[in-house]
Amino acid sequence: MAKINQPRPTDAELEILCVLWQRGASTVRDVYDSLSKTKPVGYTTVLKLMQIMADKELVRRDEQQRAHVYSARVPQEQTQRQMVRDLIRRAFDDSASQLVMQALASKKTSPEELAQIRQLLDAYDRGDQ
Amino acid sequence: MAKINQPRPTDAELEILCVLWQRGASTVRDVYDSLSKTKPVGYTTVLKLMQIMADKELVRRDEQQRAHVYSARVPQEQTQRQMVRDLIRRAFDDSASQLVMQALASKKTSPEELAQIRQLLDAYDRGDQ
DNA sequence: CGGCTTCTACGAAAATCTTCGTTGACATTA
DNA sequence: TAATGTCAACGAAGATTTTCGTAGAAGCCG
Repeated sequence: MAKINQPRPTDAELEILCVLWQRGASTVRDVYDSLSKTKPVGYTTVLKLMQIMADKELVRRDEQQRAHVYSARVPQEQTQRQMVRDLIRRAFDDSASQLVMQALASKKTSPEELAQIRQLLDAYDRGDQ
Repeated sequence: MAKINQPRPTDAELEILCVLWQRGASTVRDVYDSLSKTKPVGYTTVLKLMQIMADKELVRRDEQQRAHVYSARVPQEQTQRQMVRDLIRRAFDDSASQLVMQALASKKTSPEELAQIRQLLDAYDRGDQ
């Protein structure tokens, strides 16, 4: 059942997407192994989630091999953009700068990161987006 | 039933919190009126949500009057920080600068907002956080 | 082949979130 | 006071998300 529109991924779905982005195309076993390093989770739970994600077209599934191979359908950056835009709209009055302000306040940001953000702004100002 | 730990508010809860932050202490009727300006919603739906939020201690409830008066228990900025922190952790590899990058890319940011963000960085660099 | 392992499929339970109808208490006013 | 309207309480249904048990197909090894 194909879905036209992408609602944001659920928490569990996002965890799986992160693994797929990091590892590239993977089997359920791969994802399960990766996830269970950091938290207890059942193999069939991961399998079911990935099947649902295939239905939702969050992931692509290659059924050539017995162990199907899954990959994220959209790149990490696109999903990140979608999620941050959604958060800005829902919780920040649609103001990106308010979000940036709280992002900086929310966690100790390293000087490296600050420099990186500044570069971003410079690039943005120069118009070479 | 008091809850010790604050999970992030659900979508519907956040909408209500936004009204409370904007209006200050309000009755269910106030919140209902405000919300129904932008989308169809039932009065008892809003009531039920706010009762649940009182249970979760997301809001405070003053029962002095017949029409109970609700107010957000934590300020908007704190919730925003918590939510953006959560998003950075779950979707951005714990990197604030990655989030800022996608925030800037996700929507046309006005020159005013860009200037504001720059000021934030300057203030942050000067250490007067 | 026959037993063991690994895989997908299926269904359903459990948990959480969202919506709303109904009821009875309380208030307003005619 | 009786009619009318507003309110909180409650319960339940529906939707979504998360979890996992069981079954059967497919591969592996003696």
